[in-house]
Amino acid sequence: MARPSADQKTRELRRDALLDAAMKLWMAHPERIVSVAEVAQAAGVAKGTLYLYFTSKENLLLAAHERHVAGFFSALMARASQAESMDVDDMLALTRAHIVEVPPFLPLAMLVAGLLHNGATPEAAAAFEQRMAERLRLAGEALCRHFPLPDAGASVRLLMQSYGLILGLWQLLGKGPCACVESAVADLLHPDYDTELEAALRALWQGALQNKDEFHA
Amino acid sequence: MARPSADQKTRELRRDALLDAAMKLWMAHPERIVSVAEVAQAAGVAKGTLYLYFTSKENLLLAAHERHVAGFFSALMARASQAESMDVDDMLALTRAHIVEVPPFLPLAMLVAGLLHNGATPEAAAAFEQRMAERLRLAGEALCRHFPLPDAGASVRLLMQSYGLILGLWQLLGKGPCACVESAVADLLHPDYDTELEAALRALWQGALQNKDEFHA
Amino acid sequence: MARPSADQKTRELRRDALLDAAMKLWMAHPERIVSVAEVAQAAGVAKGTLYLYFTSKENLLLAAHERHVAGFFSALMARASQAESMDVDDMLALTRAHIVEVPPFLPLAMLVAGLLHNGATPEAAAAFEQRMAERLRLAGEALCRHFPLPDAGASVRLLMQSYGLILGLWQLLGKGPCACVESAVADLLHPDYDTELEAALRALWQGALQNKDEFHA
Amino acid sequence: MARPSADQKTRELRRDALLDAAMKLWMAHPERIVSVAEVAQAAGVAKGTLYLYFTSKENLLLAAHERHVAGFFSALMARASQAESMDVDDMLALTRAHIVEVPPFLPLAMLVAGLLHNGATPEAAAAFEQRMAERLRLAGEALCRHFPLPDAGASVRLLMQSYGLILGLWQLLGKGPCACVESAVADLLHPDYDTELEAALRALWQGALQNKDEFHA
DNA sequence: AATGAATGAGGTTTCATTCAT
DNA sequence: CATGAATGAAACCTCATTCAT
Repeated sequence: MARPSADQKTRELRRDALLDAAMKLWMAHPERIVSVAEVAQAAGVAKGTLYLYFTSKENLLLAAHERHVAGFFSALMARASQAESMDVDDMLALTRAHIVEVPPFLPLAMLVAGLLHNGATPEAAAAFEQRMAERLRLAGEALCRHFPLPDAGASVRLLMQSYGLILGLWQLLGKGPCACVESAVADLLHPDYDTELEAALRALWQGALQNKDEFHA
Repeated sequence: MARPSADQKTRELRRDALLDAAMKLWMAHPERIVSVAEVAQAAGVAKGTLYLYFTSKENLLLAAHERHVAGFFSALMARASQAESMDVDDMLALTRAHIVEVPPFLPLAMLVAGLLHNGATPEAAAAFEQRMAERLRLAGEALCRHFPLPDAGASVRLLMQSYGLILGLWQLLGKGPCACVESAVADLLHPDYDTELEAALRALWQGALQNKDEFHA
Repeated sequence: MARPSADQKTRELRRDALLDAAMKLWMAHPERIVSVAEVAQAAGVAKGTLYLYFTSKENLLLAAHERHVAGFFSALMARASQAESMDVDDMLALTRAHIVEVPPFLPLAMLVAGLLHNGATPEAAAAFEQRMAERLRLAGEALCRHFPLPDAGASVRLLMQSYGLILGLWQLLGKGPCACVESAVADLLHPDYDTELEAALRALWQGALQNKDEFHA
Repeated sequence: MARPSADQKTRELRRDALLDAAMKLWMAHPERIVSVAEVAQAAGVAKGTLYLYFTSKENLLLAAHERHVAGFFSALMARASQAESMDVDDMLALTRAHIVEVPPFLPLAMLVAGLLHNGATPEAAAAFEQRMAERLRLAGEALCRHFPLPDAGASVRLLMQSYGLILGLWQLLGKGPCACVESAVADLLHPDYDTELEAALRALWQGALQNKDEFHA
């Protein structure tokens, strides 16, 4: 009976090892959707074992994605709970450190959005969304205390719009110098994702902070 | 060879029929990725025939996506070429009519982004991006004449940010009343995609038009 | 009514063009079995046209093979009809010039043997074998007059055994320096097809000519 | 991992069952190239299981062919290792028992030669040829001790020529009474494969044994 | 006679998941 | 708990052949 914590820990470790392996493989071959065989092998366990930790491949990917999201929110809450006041640059720094610079974050976010609502068990999906909503709510409340926004709802909305921009621009500009906006347009805009995203987020937040009245409408 | 327009027209029609069938099936079962067999059957042609029109399943999906995009840009250009001046509401209306209210548009856009860069022929992908860049450039120039933006580059950037928002918010709020933002947060924000997107886009455009100087920085 | 010969000639030319194209492609990609589409295109006709000349792909290949065989026998008969007497070296020279040095001859012979007895129409196959038998018979009679063999049957038998050797050794040693007989055995025998075949044929014929009495038993 | 011989044995059995099934089907329908689906079903396993044992259909066929070859060589070595001296009749008997009378041997040998060098993995093909060379070498050495041949190389060469004859004549005369050598030639030679082959092999070996000096040249 | 778009059966291979050990 | 061999449903794509023009 003293063991449960040990076992519990082992379980946790192995779960993480599986998620790590999945992310590593995903990055090694962004073009393919990782296969459970590869993930299990890379994590050093048997294929069947994976199913003791995740009920399906999709749920595994969902869990990996949630770990990313949790990392961002946890950093956000940590920063917000400090006394020192926050500004837009702080938000940008957090975004950069915990989203943009976590390579598998955005590709995986796309995959989860695009393909997940099929294979993921409805319960797993619902639980995930439940937790996301709670995170958003808490973050909204925390940010309220740092930014002159009308209410927590405005914070939440701003967070969502930010995330939308982060995701949407990544789809357009992600993966490098982007042949996507070639030649003719190349000199019309910042051609790389990081720069463009920063400009967009800054505009979004400044707009929201300036026009707080209309914004709520 | 000299066969005039009849054959050309037939070809075009059948190509469209295939794309239509693919979209119809995609909507009927958003959870699955359509199979070529289904598409062909739904279009009333043999499986092999599909491969006379599209070199791979992925290229078929890419073509379907491009048709959507082309529809939006074509409407945008049509409107922009009218003498009557445009405002933000016009942009919102165009977005609604040619993106938000075309059901398969956004899910397909996600799929194309998330899964396509593997199976699509590199040439097809490059050609697609080439055409996208050209469309963006033309649209940027056209919008310049209607909105007080510093230059065509600002237009292009605004379009991209808008598209980013459209896409990113759809991932968060898409598909209905959204269990995603349940209970606790539900009353903190507009819970449906359309409303939230409209608010966000309006804020983005107003911000851009007001702060045109900083925006360019 | 003066045209039939013209038409006949055109037909013949096109038929040959198809066979030529098939052989050319076969040599260009010995690994693949040529497809009718490629053959037709290479011959500059439409796919359907090919079927006006050959009732099936297999019959096309059979015809190509027969052309090779006919080439050899025709050279053999030409030489045999000369007054000048023949010896084993003459046979070797003929073999070299009209079989070994006609690149597609032996690979095609293998294919025809291995795969043809399915797709080729029974009638075509039977007709082919009929003509082969006749060629053999004539050749046997002709060789009788040059070599001191007991009878035409011995000639025919010797021809068949020779052909067997040519074919069988090609399967073992064909296509170059042959990794097949590597290292350890490499120095035990002539490692290339040409040399080995010549030695074997020479031994076979000399044996047959020396032991003509036993040979017939 | 430590699982002793039970699993190993099971694996071996199943592998053999698959090869057996393939040969059985091949004989049942010599006209078609067996499909993996059929083979798997006939062996009583799932299609996917087959791919746990053979990496491709071609490698399966190659393995089946190698089993035949191994059978012949193993019998040859067994006989050669006996004290009792061997003569040509012994060789003929071995050939008959382990090649000619193993129905799928020769057709499969043709197929392997004709079609295999495409689909078979290069590594599998190379390994096969490596093993073949080793078998030839050992057999050559063994035969040296029974037949008055100049050296092991002469043995190897004689084996290859024999195999060439076996294969080549089979292509000409195989599959029954042979419509191939009809009517006119029918009475000129032994019309069936077995007889003709025996005569040819006997002549080949007798020639080699008599003319050992020239033969090596 | 010539065409080539359409056909569609058929083939190989992958891979998420299960379950006996 | 862990294993990994077995499963078997799909999926994609090819290509010999036909036939309306």
